Amino acid sequence: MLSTRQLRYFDALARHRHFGRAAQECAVTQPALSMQIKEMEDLLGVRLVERSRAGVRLTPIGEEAVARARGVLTALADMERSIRAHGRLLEGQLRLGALPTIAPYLLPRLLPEMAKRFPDLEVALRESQTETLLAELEDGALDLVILALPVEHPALETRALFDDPFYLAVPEGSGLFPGGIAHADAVCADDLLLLEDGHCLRDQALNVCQQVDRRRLRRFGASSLSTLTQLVANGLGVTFLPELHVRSEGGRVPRVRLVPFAEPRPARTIGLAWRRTLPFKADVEALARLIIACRAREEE
Amino acid sequence: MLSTRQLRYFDALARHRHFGRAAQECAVTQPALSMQIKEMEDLLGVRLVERSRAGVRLTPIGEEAVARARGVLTALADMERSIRAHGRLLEGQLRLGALPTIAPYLLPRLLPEMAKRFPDLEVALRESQTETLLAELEDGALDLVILALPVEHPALETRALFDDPFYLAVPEGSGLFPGGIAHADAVCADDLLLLEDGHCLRDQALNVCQQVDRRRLRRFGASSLSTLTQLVANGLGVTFLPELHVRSEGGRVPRVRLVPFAEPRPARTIGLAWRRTLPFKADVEALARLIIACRAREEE
DNA sequence: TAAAAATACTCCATAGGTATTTTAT
DNA sequence: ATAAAATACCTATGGAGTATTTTTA
Repeated sequence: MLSTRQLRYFDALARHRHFGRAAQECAVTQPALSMQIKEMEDLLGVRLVERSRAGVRLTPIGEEAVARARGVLTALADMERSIRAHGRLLEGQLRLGALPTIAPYLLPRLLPEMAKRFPDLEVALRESQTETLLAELEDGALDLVILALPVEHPALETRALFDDPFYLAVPEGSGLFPGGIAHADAVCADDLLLLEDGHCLRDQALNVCQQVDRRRLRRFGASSLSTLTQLVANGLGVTFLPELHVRSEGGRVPRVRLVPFAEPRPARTIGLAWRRTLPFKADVEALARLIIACRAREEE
Repeated sequence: MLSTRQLRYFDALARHRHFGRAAQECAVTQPALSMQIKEMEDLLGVRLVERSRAGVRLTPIGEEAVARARGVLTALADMERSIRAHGRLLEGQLRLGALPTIAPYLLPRLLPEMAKRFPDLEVALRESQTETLLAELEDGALDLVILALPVEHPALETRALFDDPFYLAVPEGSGLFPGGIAHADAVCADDLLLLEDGHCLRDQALNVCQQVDRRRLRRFGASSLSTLTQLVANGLGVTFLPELHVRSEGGRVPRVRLVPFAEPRPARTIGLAWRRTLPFKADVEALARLIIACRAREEE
C-alpha cells in the first residue's frame, strides 16, 4: 500500500512540475523524491509522469492519480485536526470564508461573539465569490464558508442559517413604487444595476426578475454593494439590496429609498458549507446557532 | 502526518481489541504494533485506546478516529485499484452485490455476458438485503451493487438501469380481477402475502397499496419469491411479483394467474450504486449498458 | 498469578544524502 | 552545452524483532 509520504511527494511534484523544486518544498533532496515517485509508479504498475527536459508533465492516469491522492491527503489532514482537537472544531485554527455580500455585514458582529464564546479559536478569514470559496473549501484551503444556498456538491455538507430578504433600492424622490411595495415584474432592465459577473447576488436578483431582458442589461456591474448604493443615490438606476446589508447600515441609506417586495418576499438563503470529512456536526451546529443569534440581536 | 501503516495497524487493533492478535493480522510482532499506536497517540496528542487486562477498548475519540481512519484507507485502496487498472474497473476483481429479489433473475443472463465482454474480469458475488449491501459497499467490502433505487447516501453514487413493473399474482381460478387488470386499491390486507421484514420489495409493495391496513397484515413473511408463489398457488393469498421474476420463469407460473396493474403501472427502479471514490464513470456506464441490453434480450 | 501490554535493546530495511552519470533539448 | 532527472553508493533513521519487565484483573 502507498505511504502518505509518497502521496505528499507526488502532490508536490504535480504542483511544481519539477522534481527539484518539489523536493525542496518537501525538505528532501531531489533523488529522494525521485525514488519515491519511482516506487509509486512501480507499485501501481503505471507511468504517472512524463519526464522531459522542460519540466514534467503528468500522464492522464497521473492526473487522475493526483486528484485522488489529494482527496486522501485532505481526508487524512481533516482527521488529524478533528482528533487532535478532540473533535472540537472550535479550538485551534478555523479558516473561514465568506461572500463579499455577507462578510462586511455579518462578521463585525459575529467575530467578537465567536472570540467570547470560543476563546481558544483563532479565525483566519477569506472573502471571495462562491466559486472560489467552494474550490478552496474542497481542496482543504478553507474549513468552513458562509454563502448563499443551495450548494450542490458531493463532497460538501450544508446547513441553512436564515433567509435574507431583498429590498429594492430606488433613488430618493424618484416616484417609483409610490405604494411602498415593490413588484419584481415591474423592474425594468434599463434601470437595473447589478454587481459584476461572478457575484451570486447578481444571479439571484436576475432569478427574481425572470422577465427582465438580459440583453438590455448594462454591460458593467459594480464590484461592491456600497458602490451600487452610491449609483442608486445618484439617480443612475435601481438595485437589489439584501436586508443584511440594509441592517448593517442602520436600516436606511442616504438619498436612497428602500422598498420592500410584495409577498412572497424574494430572499436568498444564507448557510454554512463544509467538507464532509472535516468536523463534527455538533460544532457546526454550535456555530450556526451563534450566527443566528448574532443576526437576531441586530433586530433591536 | 500519520502514515498509512499506522492507520492499518489502528484499524486492525480496533477490530481485534487485542494488540497481539492485531499484530498477528498485520504480520508484525506485538511490540511493533504497540509502538505505532503509541506514536499515533503522541502525534494526535490524544488517548485512542483504553488498555486493560481483558482486551482493549477504544475511547470515544478513538471510535471517531477509527471511523475516519477506515475512510482514508478505503479511499486509498480505491485509488490504488483505479490507477493500477488504468482506470479500468472491469479488469481484475469486481465484488458485486445484488438483492435476492434481483440476483436469481438477472445474473444467470448477465454473468455469461460479462465474462464474454470483459474476459479479464473476475466477479465475486454477494447476495443480501439493501441495508447490508449498502453497509458493505460503504466500508469497502463490495465494489458495486445492483438494487432498487432510490438510494440516498452521501458517499455513494447511483445510476438507474430500468423500471421493473409489478404484477399481482393471484391463485388460478380465484375469480379476482376478472377483467385482467389489477387495481392497487382493491388489494385487501387479509389476502396480501409479502416477503419478510427487511426486503425492500416488501416496503415497495406496501407503498403501492397505500390504503392497506398494516395492522391486519399477516405476521410472518416468506423469505423468497419462490416460496411466495407457492403460497399463492395454494390459494393462501395474493402477492406482488416483479416482472424480472416473472420473465425468468418464462412469463408464467404454474397454478398462478399474473394480473398486470392498471396504468400507471407500479414499478421498482433497478439501479447500480457504488462508492464515489472507486471507479471511473465510464466503466459503470459500460456495465450499465450491458445489463440493460441483457434484460432487453430476454424479451424475445 | 498469569495474560497482556509496555519497555529495553538490537538489528536491519529503507528513506535520505552526496556524488556522479545519463538524458533530452 | 546544460539543466534536469536518474543512478550509484553510502549513511542514518526508525520500524521491527527478541527478551524482559510492568501492569492489572
